Amino acid sequence: MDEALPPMVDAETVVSERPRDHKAELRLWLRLLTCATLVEDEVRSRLRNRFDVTLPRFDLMAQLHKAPDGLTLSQLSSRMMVSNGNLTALVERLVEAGQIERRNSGSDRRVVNVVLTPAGSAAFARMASQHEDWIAGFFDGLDEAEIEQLMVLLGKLKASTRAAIHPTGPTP
Amino acid sequence: MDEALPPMVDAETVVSERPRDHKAELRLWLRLLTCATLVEDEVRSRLRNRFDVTLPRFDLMAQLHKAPDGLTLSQLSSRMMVSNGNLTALVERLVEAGQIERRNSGSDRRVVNVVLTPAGSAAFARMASQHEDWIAGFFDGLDEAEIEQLMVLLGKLKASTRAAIHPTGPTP
DNA sequence: CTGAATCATTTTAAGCTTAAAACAGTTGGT
DNA sequence: ACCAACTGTTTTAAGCTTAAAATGATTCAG
Repeated sequence: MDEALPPMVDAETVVSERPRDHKAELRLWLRLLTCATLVEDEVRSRLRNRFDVTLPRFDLMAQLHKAPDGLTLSQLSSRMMVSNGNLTALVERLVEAGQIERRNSGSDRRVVNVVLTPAGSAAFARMASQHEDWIAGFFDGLDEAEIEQLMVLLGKLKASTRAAIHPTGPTP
Repeated sequence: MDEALPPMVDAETVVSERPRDHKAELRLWLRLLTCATLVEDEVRSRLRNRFDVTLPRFDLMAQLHKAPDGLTLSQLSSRMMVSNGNLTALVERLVEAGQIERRNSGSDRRVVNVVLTPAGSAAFARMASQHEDWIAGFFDGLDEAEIEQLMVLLGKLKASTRAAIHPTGPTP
């Protein structure tokens, strides 16, 4: 059918005049998701098999490790990008396991602070070192420059996505 | 202790002699995960609010859309990268909703084939078009060249990760 | 000081997810 | 034909996840 079009319009123009499809972006998104899933699933599996710990628990402990003075549940849910209600049970299980400790805030009785116990801190240090090596292994096919390029491009994507999600209305 | 070392060794050398840390890879992984989570959570939320459908259901329908002749449960679980047992309930709910149909394979009585119903196909087409626009919106801050670069770099990462996960032992 | 709005957390209901075990059907070697 | 190994699916138990509603605590304008 397209062969019958007058040859005045070249392929370039046809493309630019279409309502515009976004197949390239879609394929890129699927590839990004594939990479994330591959790595995440393998990390989950290794954490379970070698340390008998789940990925969400590891993530929570990682956040506490980065914040030695502890975090509130709200801070945790925001940094882990999970819902608030999620944390109640997760924290409960880690407390039972002796890895973390709940502390009531002195000033605000609504607030619950959470801190790693010494045992939790030691357990996390052991796991984190392995974890870092695993990640390095997954990225082994990329050289330093490529890692840097990816870092920059994903930085742009992060900003672009945030902008699309939280549109700043025109300030009148 | 290290301060007692003779000053023959400069910082550069010290770095290269360390067991090697992999902070750059780790930070890149966290950034990649952040991007994936940002996009995925927003897509999940829009699918729920605008089409009253969950992301896993959308994903399953997308796979069936790409395979008009239908897929077995094993094919689905492998393409969606989720566990086998996961699909049983997911398929059941979509069948109840009239979006898909189960068909027993003629040749192998173990196999269950799944196909979109006409209603499911129409519903998916409606959603997919919006979905594609949402994704394009998230990538709006990147130009064509950057999208292409990301595609290439993530292709490398995918290959590298697969290699790390399924090591091909030395063939003796 | 009081009540409305806000905030931090918990609860609830539904659904998703996995790993591992169980089941059922098929295949290949003898 | 037989049985062992394998394959495709389902079941089970435990845990994760979300959205939405509920609870309890704080803040602040009036």
